[in-house]
Amino acid sequence: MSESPLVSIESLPRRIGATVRVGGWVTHHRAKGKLAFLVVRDGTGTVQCVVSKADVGDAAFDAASALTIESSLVAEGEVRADPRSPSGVELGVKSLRPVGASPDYPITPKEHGDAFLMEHRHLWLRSSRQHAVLRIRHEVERAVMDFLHDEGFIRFDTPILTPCAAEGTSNLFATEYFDLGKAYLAQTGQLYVEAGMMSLGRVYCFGPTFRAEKSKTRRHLCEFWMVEPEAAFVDHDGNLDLQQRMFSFVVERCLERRRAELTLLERDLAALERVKPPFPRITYDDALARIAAAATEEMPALSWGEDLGAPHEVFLSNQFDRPVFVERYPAAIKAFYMQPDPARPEVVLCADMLAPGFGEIIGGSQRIFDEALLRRRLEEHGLDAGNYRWYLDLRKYGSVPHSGFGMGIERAVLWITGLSHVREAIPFSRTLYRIYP
RNA sequence: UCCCCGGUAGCUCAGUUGGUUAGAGCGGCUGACUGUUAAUCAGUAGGUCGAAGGUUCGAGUCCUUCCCGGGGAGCCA
Repeated sequence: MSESPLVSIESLPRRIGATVRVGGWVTHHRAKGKLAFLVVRDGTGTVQCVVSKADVGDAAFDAASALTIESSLVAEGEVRADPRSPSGVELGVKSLRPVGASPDYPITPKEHGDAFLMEHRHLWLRSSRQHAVLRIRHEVERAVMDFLHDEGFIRFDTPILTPCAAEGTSNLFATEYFDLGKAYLAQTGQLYVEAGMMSLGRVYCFGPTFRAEKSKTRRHLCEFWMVEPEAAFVDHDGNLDLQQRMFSFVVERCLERRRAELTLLERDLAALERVKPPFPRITYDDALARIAAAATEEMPALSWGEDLGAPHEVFLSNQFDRPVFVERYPAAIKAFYMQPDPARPEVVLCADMLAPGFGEIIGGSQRIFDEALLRRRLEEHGLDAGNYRWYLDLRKYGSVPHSGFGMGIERAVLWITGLSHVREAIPFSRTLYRIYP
């Protein structure tokens, strides 16, 4: 049985009548007296393998009947068309070789609680829903990189170990760095990507970022993946245009290539099909007015200068049928590096992209051009300019107008798949009270 | 850090006003069955009721403290 190569289950509908070998794991197991049904997954798809005692003999039939959930096997048989099969085919087994046993597999076809499933995340990954989510995550990541590549962006990998806080001193994971004191896990690659932009024009980083926030919500992870493009000679309007085209491209790609997975997850495809530019834009001031008009106890009205909370973002995002930009926030509640609006210096040229029913997926801004203003902002934010010498150099030597943004991969995957929690959008999530497995 | 909810069989849960020997479904195991789709049927094993202390004739149930988990807020992507 070791001579002919294995074929993918995905390819079986094109091989009706052929005798093939497949290898994989048993996902469902139904044995009758002289007939056994084994549903086998190989990563590309699933197929029902039909084992008949008359065809394979007593010993092989008993071995097949004894296979438990998630045991692995190699099966050889004939691909048969069958109208009862979801894929249209099944495998009439001629011989079968168990590979790895699977006694007491803890995850059953019945319901389980979140805590139990997260405790068994390494096994939960094998279930059909997780399988679909991870394939969509892959498609999102690949689509992002394809889009940016086609737009002339160079991938620019930024450091994960950094010497100081990029945006603030709290919320950082610290570690010892030889004799040089503390190092911190990056909570953004943005400042470094600005240096890359000055060299390559259009760059992006794509990697894990770390936030030691004590957040316990369905939107937060302590370790998450973010893509952060940065482009020279792009202003605020150009920045928003890039964002809406990128997100639309990603969603369209998922609809095109992962429709089966989205359907399995019961995602409302019409909501995804509406994701096309241009996205509506409202200002922070507009947002406050809309909130005031609909204020409730859970979503209190805000006075100018207060930041939007999660309930406000959900409310605003639900006012539109596609993602919406909320732009021009007060400078005081935003990061130090954001460019003031020349027409109104108390607000900055930034925007958050809120996805319907969810909230922020992208945050971005035009960056400060002028070295003196940047230095002043560092002081106002209580940051030590000495730690930012290299960042100030970027303005000292050939500063250009530039903009960038960060998109959270898990949040994008969550919204596209319709999941309820970001921890399912990454293979192994890192949350406040769980680091196992 | 704050607020809310939960912890009973491997899993998901029920357990009345405090009352005798703690229950169900699923899963496991044994057996039957040649077309099953979460197969069905019969039988069977399986419990430190999160922990400690307290009240009581009597605690899964009431009280106190602690531990663990879930959701939300703040903060953020």
